[in-house]
Amino acid sequence: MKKKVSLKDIAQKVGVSIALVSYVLNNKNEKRISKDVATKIRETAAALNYRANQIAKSLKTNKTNTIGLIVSDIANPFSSSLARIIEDEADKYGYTVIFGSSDEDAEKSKKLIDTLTNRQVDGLIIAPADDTVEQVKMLVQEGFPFVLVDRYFPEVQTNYVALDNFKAAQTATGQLLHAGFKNIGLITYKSTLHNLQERKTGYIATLKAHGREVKKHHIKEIGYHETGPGVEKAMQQLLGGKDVVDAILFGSNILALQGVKYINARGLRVPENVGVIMFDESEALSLYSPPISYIKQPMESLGKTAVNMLLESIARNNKTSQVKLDGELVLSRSAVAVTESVV
Amino acid sequence: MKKKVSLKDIAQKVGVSIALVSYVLNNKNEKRISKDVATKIRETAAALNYRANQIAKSLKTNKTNTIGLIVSDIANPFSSSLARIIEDEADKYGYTVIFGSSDEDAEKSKKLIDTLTNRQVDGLIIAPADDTVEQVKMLVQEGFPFVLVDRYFPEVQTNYVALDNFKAAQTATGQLLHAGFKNIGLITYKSTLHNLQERKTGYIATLKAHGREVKKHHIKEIGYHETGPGVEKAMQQLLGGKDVVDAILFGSNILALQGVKYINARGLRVPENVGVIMFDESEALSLYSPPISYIKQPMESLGKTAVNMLLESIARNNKTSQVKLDGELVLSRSAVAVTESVV
DNA sequence: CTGAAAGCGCTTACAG
DNA sequence: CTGAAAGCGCTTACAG
Repeated sequence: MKKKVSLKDIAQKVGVSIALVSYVLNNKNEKRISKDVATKIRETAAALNYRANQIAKSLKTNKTNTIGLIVSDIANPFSSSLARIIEDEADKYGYTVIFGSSDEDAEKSKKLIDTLTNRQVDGLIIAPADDTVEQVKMLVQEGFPFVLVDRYFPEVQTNYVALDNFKAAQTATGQLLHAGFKNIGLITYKSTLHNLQERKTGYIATLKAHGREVKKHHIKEIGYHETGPGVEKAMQQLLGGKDVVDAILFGSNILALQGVKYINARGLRVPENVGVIMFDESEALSLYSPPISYIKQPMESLGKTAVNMLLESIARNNKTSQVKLDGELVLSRSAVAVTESVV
Repeated sequence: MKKKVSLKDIAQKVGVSIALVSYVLNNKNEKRISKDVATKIRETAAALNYRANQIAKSLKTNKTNTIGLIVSDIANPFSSSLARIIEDEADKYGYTVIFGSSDEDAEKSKKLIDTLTNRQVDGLIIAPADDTVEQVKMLVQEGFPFVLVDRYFPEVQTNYVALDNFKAAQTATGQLLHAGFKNIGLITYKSTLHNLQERKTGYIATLKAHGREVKKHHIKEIGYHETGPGVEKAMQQLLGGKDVVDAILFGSNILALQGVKYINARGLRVPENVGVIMFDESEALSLYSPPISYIKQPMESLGKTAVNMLLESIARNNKTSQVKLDGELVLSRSAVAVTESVV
């Protein structure tokens, strides 16, 4: 590879000190520098195709203008669309982003936090995995700038932006009740993650508020790594047995997709046999008829808020902000009483 | 933020030189160092929770152990699943990845190459956008390590890994002919990108090889940013008019999704009214019946090969490799004569 | 208006 | 076995 041109090269060519070159190329102390030298420096910098070495700059300034992003899996549409928004927002402020996938694994998460901080990212945006509270507490203790996104730990005081999952579950469950469904089941993830818990508590609270009985056997929690067989079994139980369900709230699009596959295979129909609402949009269900109602996450705000919070936190490290955003119920026929007509 | 602990801190605490600390922490010159000091150094490093400053290390060694990845849009499933594979493969060798989305825009691409190289990435993996040949040539000229992925420019000698699009188009078109379709249309992107061109030339070559007439009005090329209306119009023309088509090869999953939407809206059926094969898998079509046949890209190999090529190129900058990988035709009822039965 | 110099946190010949 | 020193490419008080 060709040798890189440095400030020194320019300084020598122009016959001036390195300091001066640095000043003009960074537009500092402008008034104090003669126009002639300034333009000459700029010209030869351009001629030599000078590109500042960010590494050297970073070592000196202790700033890398880099954000570390830890998601569960960048290949997952939720993560990648969030990543894209974060990328664009960060770029506005001259930041680039390094990413890593934790696979919902605490150990990988730890390793990622280590590598990213070793690389001196200025801050971290993290969608924390299960069992990573300790890592987050550590970050707090070190005073390292970071913001949690999508998920957070209520017991530790940090910056975060997340969907108001409780409220969203209330909305979804409420709609199902309003539509006249009598026996609403829940299929969600088995997780200690607070955001997931709130999807459950929101569902339960709403049933109670409407004087409905909350039935344990109508709540199914599926492990991350067994969504296929897990959902199938759950569906069998919810739709088989004696105390059958007439609507299901799915805690995620992935769970819903599995559920719909089962519904198809069994030759059942939505919403005639079973009403459906899910969390998150699903490409995979985009052609399904009827369209499946869902809680739409405010991705744009989620990503932008995360970046802005982080930049504030990097700038002056004094306060923490907690933001809960409202989801939007995108209602379609899947969650409407059969006599009503929507979409 | 707490002050970071440096080699100096450890050296002082142990009462030894910085050099020595550096050596033992990097496991260099092991035999030459007394076990006692070594263990003592390691212990206090652990006690102080020392984390090497990669920036300082990089400045000295001129290596950042960072790969820059430029895709068209990280939110696009093709890009993000590739990104994930690259992430994992890079991680095996201690590399992390910084990404950026070019949006198929040459200017953004240029800007990304600049920022990433300024940040001293050791190499670049690029899915080059239209009209970026000059940028790629520049990189070649500078001797900067990089590999093109998914796309490449036949006229410039670079490392690349890509699907053999010509062959894949041959396979797809051949299957359609074999299944007995008489009038096969093509809907693809309007682009000068060689990989896209090959999807067209492979289609044309196969028709010719089978003695079929190649009809210009059966080849529709759609702009990137008008896939919705573009495909609709194309479908109208292919399925309307007098010289109607009985099968369509779609140059991408996105185009196919639009096409299938049109087919649905018109109340047509696959494959009875129109046979279909598309390039790339589609989540959005996963529930569609019948399943749509597609050319499956070898994502795993694509990503891994890209990383390995890049690392070789970084290690010794002498040769370039070109790899074309075969796609796999995942055949289902959408592209089979109505009398045959598959899936 | 301009330059010499220190220093960011490391690595690595070199000398002892 | 160990240390002093130079240097990676910058920035930035400080002195003139």
